[in-house]
Amino acid sequence: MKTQAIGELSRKTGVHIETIRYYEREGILPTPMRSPAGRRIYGDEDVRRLNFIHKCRGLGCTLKEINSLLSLVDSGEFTCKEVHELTIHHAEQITEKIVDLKKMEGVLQEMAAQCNQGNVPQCPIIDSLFDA
Amino acid sequence: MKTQAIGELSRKTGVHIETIRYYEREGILPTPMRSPAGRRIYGDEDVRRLNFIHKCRGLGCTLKEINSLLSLVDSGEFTCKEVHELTIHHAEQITEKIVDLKKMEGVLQEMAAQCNQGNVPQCPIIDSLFDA
DNA sequence: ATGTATCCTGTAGTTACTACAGAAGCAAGC
DNA sequence: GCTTGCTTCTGTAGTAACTACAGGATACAT
Repeated sequence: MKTQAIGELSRKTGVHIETIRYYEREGILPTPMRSPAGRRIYGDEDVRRLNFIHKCRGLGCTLKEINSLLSLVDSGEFTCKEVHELTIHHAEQITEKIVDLKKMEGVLQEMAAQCNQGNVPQCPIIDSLFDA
Repeated sequence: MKTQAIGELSRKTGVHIETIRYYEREGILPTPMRSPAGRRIYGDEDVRRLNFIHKCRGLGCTLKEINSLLSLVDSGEFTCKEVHELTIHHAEQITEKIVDLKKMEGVLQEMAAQCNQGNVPQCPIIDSLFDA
């Protein structure tokens, strides 16, 4: 069970085959070895790396951010402190996004509350959206 | 001050010129009249409509959603109740997004808390991301 | 007449994928 | 040995909502 084709890598990590090939094109996954017939062959290290990428994506990191992080890790020239800073920075960005979304939520709920839900085409929601 | 060129419409609404032309291509803004030299001419109704679009975008609506809403309004065949339902539905989607982001925030903060911030390349954040 | 601000069309780039089309390989059953 | 069906291959185009040019025409002030 040392090597595997792209399908098994996909099943193990939950990342679509086409996404794996896309990551390869983008240079986030290394170009794998090929079988005599030209099929991609992956090892356990690829599983680990792809899991890492998948988790980071799930945490809202962009591929660019993941690439920086992986370059750092690949070079071995990173400190726990640096990673901590990156993590905190990312967490702050997410917090900002939450604040924005909560504002939207509030506005929408307020608009909905002012609506009489009548059966006529007169709606304070529409009116408020058209006003400058 | 009845009509205006695209630049003034842009200034009044805060929507980029190129975005206005994009909205036209997408059929969200009607194709405007043209001056003899072929320049777009807009009226007050366009200002109102673009403001509407801009506000909806600011509330996180997709162009598709906005288009549906505008078609409804254009046809005059909408009721306050329908708009209320759309609004509530959209608000719920935003609430879901907030929940997801809060989860992410929590995970990131937890990871950061476990970090000793040392100057060596041994970091629980990186480790936890590589684990399956 | 000249400068500069505005406008035009058309195309390509962005992000992170997803969805084919058309060809080839691989494994199993008959 | 052949067929069937699954997997994989490359390459291209589509998605959302813009943004950023290139290269040319027009409008207006001096």
